[in-house]
Amino acid sequence: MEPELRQMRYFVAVAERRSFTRAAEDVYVAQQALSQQIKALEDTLGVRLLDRTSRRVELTPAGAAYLADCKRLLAAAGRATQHARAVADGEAGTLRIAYTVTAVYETLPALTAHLAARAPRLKVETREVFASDVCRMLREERCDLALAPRTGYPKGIARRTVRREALMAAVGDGHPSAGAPAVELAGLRDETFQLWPRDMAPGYYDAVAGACRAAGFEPVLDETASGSNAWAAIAAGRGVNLVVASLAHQLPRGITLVPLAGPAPELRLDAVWRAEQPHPAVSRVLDGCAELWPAQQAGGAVSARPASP
Amino acid sequence: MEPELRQMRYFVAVAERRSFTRAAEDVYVAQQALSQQIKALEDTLGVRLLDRTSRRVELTPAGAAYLADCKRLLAAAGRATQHARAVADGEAGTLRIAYTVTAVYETLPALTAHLAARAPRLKVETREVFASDVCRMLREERCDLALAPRTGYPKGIARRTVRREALMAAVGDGHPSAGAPAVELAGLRDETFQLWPRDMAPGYYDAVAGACRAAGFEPVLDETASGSNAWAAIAAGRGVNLVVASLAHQLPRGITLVPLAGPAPELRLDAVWRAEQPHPAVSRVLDGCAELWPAQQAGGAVSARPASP
DNA sequence: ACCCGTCGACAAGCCCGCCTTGTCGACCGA
DNA sequence: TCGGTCGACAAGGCGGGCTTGTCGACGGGT
Repeated sequence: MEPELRQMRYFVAVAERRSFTRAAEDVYVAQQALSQQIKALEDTLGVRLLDRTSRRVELTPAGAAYLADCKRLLAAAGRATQHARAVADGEAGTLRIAYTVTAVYETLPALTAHLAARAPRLKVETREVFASDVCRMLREERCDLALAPRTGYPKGIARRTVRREALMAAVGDGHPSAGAPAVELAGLRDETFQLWPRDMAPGYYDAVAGACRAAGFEPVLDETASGSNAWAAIAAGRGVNLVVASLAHQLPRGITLVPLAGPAPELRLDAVWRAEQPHPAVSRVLDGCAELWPAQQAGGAVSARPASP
Repeated sequence: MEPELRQMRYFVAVAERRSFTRAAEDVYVAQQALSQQIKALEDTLGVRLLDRTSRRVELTPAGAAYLADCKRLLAAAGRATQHARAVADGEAGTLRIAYTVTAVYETLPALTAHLAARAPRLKVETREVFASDVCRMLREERCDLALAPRTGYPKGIARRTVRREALMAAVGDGHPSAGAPAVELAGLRDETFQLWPRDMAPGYYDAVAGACRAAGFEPVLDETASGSNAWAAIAAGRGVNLVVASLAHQLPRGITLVPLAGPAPELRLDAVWRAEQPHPAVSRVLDGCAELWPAQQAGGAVSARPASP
């Protein structure tokens, strides 16, 4: 037989009160039960822990050593319980957030700062991904939550819009509209759009292409566009794009942002997670987003909340 | 109810095999018992540890955190058991040795070095005491073992001679016998002996006074003698004393040791310990002494061995 | 599409082991 | 010497853990 925590609890009680009778009151059992269990513990250890000289009881050297270990073990067991509960409540543990580049300029830093303040024991790991990888990352348990432009997901993946950002025109510094206070989107109908292919960033693609169609034209794409390559092309005067306003925080060299005239088209940023077994901290993240960006979330919620356990 | 180590063992088994059925084989119970105990564990924690999707079982984030804690706890419990056994066997733990100054020149260093080699996990704490304090130190659990010149002890204290050392004459460098190859003890009958009062060091006193009486005279004492004060007096030519040969390792300035002519009187060094609840390492110490100083111990053993537990 | 194999949960009963009550022997103080 | 206290021993009851038996669900194979 192996030692059990209950026996350790009994042993600690006896050792600290130096009495079976008094310890029995502490742990709410009869004195005889303590005698039995301590004896059983000593038998499994093969070690005498207490010297019973009728009248008083004293620790043997081995008992003193084991007592210290028992206290540590019991304390550690209690902490483990508390920690498990904290992780289940989303207050502790590790939350792995994947994000697309769109979120990096403002949304992700604001969110991580908010979480660090509200749930300091929650460790947040972040990783930049392509929007096309979000679904797989979640399914394969390689992340717990993603931030990506709004798009559709298969069953088993839930999403909720946490923030809406105005889209602006990104043009080269030498572009005719570069200095203008605003630009008509329709006026860009003849430009080449440095937009990633739809299968790499469907949400972003739909937002931009949708805005163009609403303005009455189908955007002409540069199929070679990708990442910083696209910025270089725009800076060099080869095309334009629509980007989130928060790009201003990390504006690439040679690029100018120009507001769009009229009602600005938006990009909706979604939080995305596993519908089945959501990470416990997901609901905390959603709460945090609701605080950070209130009244931006009414539209587009597919799942109001991850199911409570 | 509180979590028990048995439940943790079950949980670890299930988590590592990712299967109730397979884990059941590992821990030699039926699968249903595992389901029950894991459920009970989850109930006491108030936390779901495993996600059962019929076909496979997966850890929740809280379960993963708790699993790590459980492994640590189980390992620590095993170490605690081993450590308690080691302490009970005298291989580990702390042994507090009190010694009189007589032992410090050779006996104690040899013994601690031997123990450090034979029982490296046993921490030895040493403290110099007066022989008159040995009994009280042991009774009050302020030390576990003492090294002191042979003398009698009340019931409850056991002793065994571990070493015999030749006594030599300690004289001032300017003493007539200082250069001699040997000196007759009877020739020192008119000297003042710088010997501590009997109630401070009975064993040592009896050894020296007994040697003098065997040589045919009663030593004249300097009642003010004590510690380094005695050395200073001898160095200044005011008296002599008989000392153990190993004093040569730390010979005080101005003192010369001269062998005694004829069969040299001895000082017997005893190991002394509580007869009732001896420290488990005491028997190892006695074994060590028997190895270090064989055939010096036949005489004077009051207790052949501390009672085995 | 159907069936079968596998897996975990549910149900009921047994049995071990933990706790209880009752008692004794030992030690200590009065 | 006697009473009080403390821990160990003994016997019995009861609760809980384990077992057997069964079901529903999911997946893969034909």
